[in-house]
Amino acid sequence: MTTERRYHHGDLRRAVLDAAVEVITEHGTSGLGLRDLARRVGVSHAGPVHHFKDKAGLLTALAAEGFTLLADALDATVAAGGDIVELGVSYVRFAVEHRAHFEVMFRPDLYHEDDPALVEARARSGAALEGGVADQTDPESASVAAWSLVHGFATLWNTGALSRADRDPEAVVRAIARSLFPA
Amino acid sequence: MTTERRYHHGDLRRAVLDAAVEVITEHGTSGLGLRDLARRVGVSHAGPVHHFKDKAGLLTALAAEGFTLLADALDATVAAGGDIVELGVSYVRFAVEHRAHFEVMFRPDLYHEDDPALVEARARSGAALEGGVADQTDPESASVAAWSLVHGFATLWNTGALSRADRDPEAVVRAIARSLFPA
DNA sequence: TGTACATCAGTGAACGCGCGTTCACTGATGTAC
DNA sequence: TGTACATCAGTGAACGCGCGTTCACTGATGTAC
Repeated sequence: MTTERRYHHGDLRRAVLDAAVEVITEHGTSGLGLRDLARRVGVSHAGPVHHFKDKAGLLTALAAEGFTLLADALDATVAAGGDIVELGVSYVRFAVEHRAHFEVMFRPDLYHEDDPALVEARARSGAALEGGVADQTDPESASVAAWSLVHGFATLWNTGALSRADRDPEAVVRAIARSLFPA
Repeated sequence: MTTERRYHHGDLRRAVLDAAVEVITEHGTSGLGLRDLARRVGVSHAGPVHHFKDKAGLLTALAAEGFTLLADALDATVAAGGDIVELGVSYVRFAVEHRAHFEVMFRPDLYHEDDPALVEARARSGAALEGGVADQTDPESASVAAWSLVHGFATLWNTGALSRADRDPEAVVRAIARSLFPA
């Protein structure tokens, strides 16, 4: 565990993002601070600023990364022939596995909503969702219904509102979605 | 607009809660502070402490109030003979009309989760939800399904993720819920 | 292979701020007799 | 009806803290010739 501190960090940007994910996963977004992250990463407190401009900039980057990861996951599910139910399962899996990203993505008060990279990434996820429900009879309202269902499930699960009682979230949501969207 | 400042405020507790709702509705929970609320209410900065003990105490009170209001709304719907769909509509109406309460209720990292008043109020809403789905064939998974659906819809709506395009949220969610839970 | 130079990445000192919390206090209120 | 006293509600000064942001800087890196 050599904490050798070279001048150039190597990949400070990545390291700060990772640290942010860790902090948010453990303590939520409330206590998040640039100085604290710098400390965790072993860099001067002004280091992160160089990469993200400001605190909201960091969260913008995190949200954008989240939307990209989500879009990737959804695209992969669709490409593998997954139907609307599996698309939903994929959404929930993302939310549970990337709790910090997911939380930030839907707290637009925390970041720069008009950042181009963010806007593009968000559009990508939106498109992936739309694409995945295109085969439904009423795609438009099916997408709102499915999105609401899985988003609500994921949120409730992540906040601990649903009793997790020895069950796997993906299995639970799959069963529910299957009953609402019969094949 | 006489800001006469008597020593005894009258109902400082209520005033602080109302101010908190206003701030959260406008700026989210991030910027909320006890001192700022005291300022808004026209009272010394230590005034609110007297009623809520600390910042988390204030948010605990707000969350408890939210759960109580929600339980009242759900109970009323059930009492009026509303089915699972109308129960969901009622949930969404609450979330949209009491955005600030709703937001805090599901951010348990912000308050004292073991506060007795809070625990009781939350249990009341839970019971109201359960009661409203008791007539379903599989009440347990129906409740998770319905809760997820309306919670997700409300959250997405409130964060502005759903295009609100000239439609009334209650009507939208009613249509969706009706198609997933046919009468 | 060596050198000059531009660019990039991180430093550390300094700024000012608003915050939460504690504390001994005093003004106001209500109750008992 | 009046007075004494306990209780409650809000005050204001003080504490120490961590934060975000700005700034001129220097160390490290890479590229051109």
